[in-house]
Amino acid sequence: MNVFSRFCKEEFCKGFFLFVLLHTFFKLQQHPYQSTNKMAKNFTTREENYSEWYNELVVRADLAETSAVRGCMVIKPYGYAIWENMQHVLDKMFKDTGHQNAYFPLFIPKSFFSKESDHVEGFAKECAVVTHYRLKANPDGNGVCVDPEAKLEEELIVRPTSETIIWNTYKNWIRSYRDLPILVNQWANVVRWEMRTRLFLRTTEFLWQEGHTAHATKEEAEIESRKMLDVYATFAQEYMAMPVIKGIKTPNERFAGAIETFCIEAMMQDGKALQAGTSHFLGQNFAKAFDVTFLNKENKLEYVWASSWGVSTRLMGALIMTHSDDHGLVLPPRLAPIQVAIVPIYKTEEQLAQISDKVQSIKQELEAQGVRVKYDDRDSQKPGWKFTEYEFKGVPIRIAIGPRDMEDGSAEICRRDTLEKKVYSQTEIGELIPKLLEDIQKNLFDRALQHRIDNTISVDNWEDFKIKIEEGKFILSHWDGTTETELKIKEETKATIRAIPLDVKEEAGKCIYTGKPSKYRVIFAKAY
RNA sequence: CGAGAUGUAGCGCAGUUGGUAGCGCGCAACGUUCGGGACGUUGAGGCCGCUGGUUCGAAUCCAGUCAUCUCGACCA
Repeated sequence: MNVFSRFCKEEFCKGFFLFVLLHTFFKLQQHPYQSTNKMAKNFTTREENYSEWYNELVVRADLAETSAVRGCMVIKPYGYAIWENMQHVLDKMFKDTGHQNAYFPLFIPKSFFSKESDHVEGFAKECAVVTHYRLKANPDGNGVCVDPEAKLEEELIVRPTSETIIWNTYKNWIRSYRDLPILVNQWANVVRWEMRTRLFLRTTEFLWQEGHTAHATKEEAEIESRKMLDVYATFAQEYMAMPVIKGIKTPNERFAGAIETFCIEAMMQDGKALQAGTSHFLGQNFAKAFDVTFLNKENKLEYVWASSWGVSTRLMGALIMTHSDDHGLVLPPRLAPIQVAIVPIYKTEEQLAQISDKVQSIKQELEAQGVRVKYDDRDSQKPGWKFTEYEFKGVPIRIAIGPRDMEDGSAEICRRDTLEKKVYSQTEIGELIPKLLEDIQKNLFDRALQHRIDNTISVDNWEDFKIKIEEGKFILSHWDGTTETELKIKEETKATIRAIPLDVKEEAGKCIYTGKPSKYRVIFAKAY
């Protein structure tokens, strides 16, 4: 036999000691986050295949799944709960800035689209069209078919966005400057027949809010669109813990029908950019297209000034791609449906009863402070299973309480962002948790910001530019200001100008591509 | 819409020259377990994407079609 077994036979005690050491070492090697966690072990494709990792995460964290309907998705209860939290916060922010909610029709007559030429051009290629209003039994007796006799005189378009129908309605609402401003928001679903879809990021149907405002002056409309951009940026940074760059879109990337498009751009973990929200200054384009005029204070007829702004369920995708790791979703506490999950560890009914009793008082203490707590005393799953489950779902804090803790009056607390575990006294939990939640919220933001800083560089050389774009960086470079150059760069590198930052510094330089003079740097990146 | 790949159990996959449908995980029951996705025994679960063709016979061959994924074009 080998040296080891002979050693054990001859010196059993020492051998046994060694065995314990080896066993302990082996246990340590089997760190739960590595090898014993089967799911987590298989879930490490983030580096190799980011999109595969993303899709799997969305499904495994129980957020959503692809539907049998082309390019559509089913948002599952847990995913929807996060969206509801987002909605709730945003809705309050809109109301705090003087807006009201309303609702406009899903169907838009085709003719409305022909009124604003840029707008049609932008959306015509991706519209779902309703042509008939009735089905009938198939002549061959199998199922149903579209009744050809029920053809609509004018086709209806399922809204890809509501500017047209809303401006057609505003026409009837506005006569005088006294009717202005109109500050309306709508929570709705829209349909865009995209060629390629991706859960949350680009689905055929998606949920969003769209604000549509009408103003008496250009300045007021401009201020409104800037103000709402700030609202979005605040929401992204303070609630989603996602740092964003506020900027202006180039004419090429501008919303169809807008004079100026403002955006917030975020960097995902693979270095790609994601447009997380937009706000548009529409000038008088839609007012002119729909003939919306008002009498101003000087009794002169004038076209109305407009803005529109929106964020969608795409924010869910942004949230996922900003924070998640190879153990699953990581949610910022302010948006997490469950902020604290408590898992009991027990063998007997008596132990469970004892633990449950203790947990109830902890839970009440936390809930009194507004913390969203879930006590998971299901007997159908074991503790280890629950740990992994809540990790996958991104629950910010997990508390485990077992017999050992009951003896010591302690509890094990694990934070999701760092996966760090610590034992605390049960009496300090009530005070600790709210602080810890804030700490996690802050840490997530700092971490994401650091990631963006680390992956943002200034480049002045075309060869470097091509290399760095491939590496997935945000690149600050000079640009000669022409759409022509922008398109050529896109063609050669797939990089687009994500934004001209609002806080851009004047700096003389030469265009990265043409060498023509430029006044400031813009942000180039590959985008979703 | 272009190029490529894939559709077989809830999920991941195997299925040989065309001959009665398989594995792993999961699921259910029972027992032992319960401090990081436990183990054993038994069991349930299939219009082999859909339509048509070839054949005595098709998951397998052919044609069409639909869907999904990756890469383009498009886009929040």
